[in-house]
Amino acid sequence: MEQRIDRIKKQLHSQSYKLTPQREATVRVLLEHEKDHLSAEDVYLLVKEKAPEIGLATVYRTLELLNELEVVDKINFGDGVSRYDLRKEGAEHFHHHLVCMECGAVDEIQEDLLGDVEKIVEKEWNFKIKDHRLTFHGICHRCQEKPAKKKEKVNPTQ
Amino acid sequence: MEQRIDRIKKQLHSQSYKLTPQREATVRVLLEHEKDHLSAEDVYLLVKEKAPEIGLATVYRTLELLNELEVVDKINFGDGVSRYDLRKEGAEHFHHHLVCMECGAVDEIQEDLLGDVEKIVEKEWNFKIKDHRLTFHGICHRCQEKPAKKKEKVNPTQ
DNA sequence: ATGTCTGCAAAGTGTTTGCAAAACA
DNA sequence: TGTTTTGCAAACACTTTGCAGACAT
Repeated sequence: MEQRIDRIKKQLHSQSYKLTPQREATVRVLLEHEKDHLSAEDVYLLVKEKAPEIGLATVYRTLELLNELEVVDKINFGDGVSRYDLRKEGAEHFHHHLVCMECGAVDEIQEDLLGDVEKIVEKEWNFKIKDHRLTFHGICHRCQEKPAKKKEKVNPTQ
Repeated sequence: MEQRIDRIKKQLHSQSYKLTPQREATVRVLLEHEKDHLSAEDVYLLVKEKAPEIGLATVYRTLELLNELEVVDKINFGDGVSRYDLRKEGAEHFHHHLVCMECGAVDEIQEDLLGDVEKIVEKEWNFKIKDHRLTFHGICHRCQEKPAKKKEKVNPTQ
């Protein structure tokens, strides 16, 4: 935890940004919720618990900054909100997501399953791949077990 | 063209919706711009050329309806706008996209490259896949040929 | 007549920006 | 001191909604 903060601090400094208390609080929230896919508002509310004086705009600006530094990835599951996902250190490929259409849960797949596909795309389409986004929409293992109850359909809207 | 309109008409009727002139004009615009990835506003402006009295809200409502009927797919490349992509008839899998970070062009891959990957995900993660979204961000073949000139970086922001 | 659909304007939502004050180097 | 960062409020961009009138069956 502290080491990761430290590394992010250095990364900021290397571009002459500062790790202000507000930014640190934001980063901490992200670290403590690595598994969730928080929206800016979510982050704001969580940061506010520790540092009530922070403003929403600051959170947005911090998240934007972290996105530029590639500390976080900004993702969008099509529900109209941007979510922010901490990059695994050293991960050169963005991980994949499983979005449950029943309960809305978002699980992550850390393994890179696209190696072969990317080779094909680079060769056949002559496209130099820098990054990818892969999301599956379907029913998660938890909901498959549950006896199907009345469900509000969640559209794979994105 | 006329056949496709006709089929969409039947699909609407089967759910007791009507293919009103406004809806038809909207569908025609989509058919005429199948390769583009139009935003609601884009569609609105194009429809307006033929049917100037149409309202933006109607276009939104029509696109929403077409999305529910799975005539179009609503997609989001992370630039804050929803785009609408006509489904290929009979295509059960959503096609993939190549987004160029240099010129912003969006190309499509119709082939389904994810068959094997989906098998793995269904088995290993016990996730019942209904749909997927796969987008590659990188440099398109056109920009690779161009002598690299001053480029505005387009973030894989989504 | 009954219900669907439309256009307009207003409201909503998530995000960004302008600015003066505060913090920092 | 000069630069960066912050909080607030206002501005923004895209999308949705309420409603009265138009249309269709």
